[in-house]
Amino acid sequence: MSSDAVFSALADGTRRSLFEEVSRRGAATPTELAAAAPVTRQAVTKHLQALEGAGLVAASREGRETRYRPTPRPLGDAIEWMVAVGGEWDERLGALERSAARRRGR
Amino acid sequence: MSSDAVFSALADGTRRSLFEEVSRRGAATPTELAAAAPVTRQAVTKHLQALEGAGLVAASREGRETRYRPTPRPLGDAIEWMVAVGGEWDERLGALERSAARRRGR
DNA sequence: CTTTCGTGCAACCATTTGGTTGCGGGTCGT
DNA sequence: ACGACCCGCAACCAAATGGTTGCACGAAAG
Repeated sequence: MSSDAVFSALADGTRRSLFEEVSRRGAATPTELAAAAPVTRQAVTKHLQALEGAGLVAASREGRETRYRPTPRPLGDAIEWMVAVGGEWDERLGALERSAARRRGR
Repeated sequence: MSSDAVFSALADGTRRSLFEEVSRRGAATPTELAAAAPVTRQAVTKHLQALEGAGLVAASREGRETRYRPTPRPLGDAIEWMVAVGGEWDERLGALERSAARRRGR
């Protein structure tokens, strides 16, 4: 199970911002991202490699630049884990949950 | 938004196991959990405090023991963030969010 | 061919983190 | 009252982490 890599990758704020930015643009290079980030290009590269290790982005070399694209499947796995754990909780406290979670609208 | 604390809390494998165990039991004390964990009671306590800081569990002192119960509401927030980032280009995440929301609401 | 641009790699540094041991204090049973 | 139990705090340690600078290499532009 690589949910460890996914949650670890998402644990850092800078890395989440980077992931958001890649997702927003659809694809981006380290240098592009570094221009809009408060850290150096090398730091951005490290973060992208961490995200790649978690399977959240994929790199493809195009000429002299490296293009990163989002590959969000691990997000689904992480969500499934959360729902599974929340499910355990529901089994124990289902009745209590109905009264407590009412504040969450919709 | 303290999604930073939530993802950080979930980044550690031991901590995830602890959170799973608390959710499974409905409530547990540090000593109970330490008996089934590969680390000392003090380490378990630290992890529980991290989970508490992320709002994933709540502590209540009962006599000479401290009882921790799961409060997984932050999981919903984390799921919402993931869907917001990845939902645009992956419709499968949208489906997961709908099923997760059904579990929470209503 | 020479220059410039985008990368990756390596060394290095400060801080955080997960873990331990030791100790003192409140709470329960006898 | 006394001993056993559960707990939190503090000090300490090794390893991981996020960040930097410097450099060398391949690709594109002049």
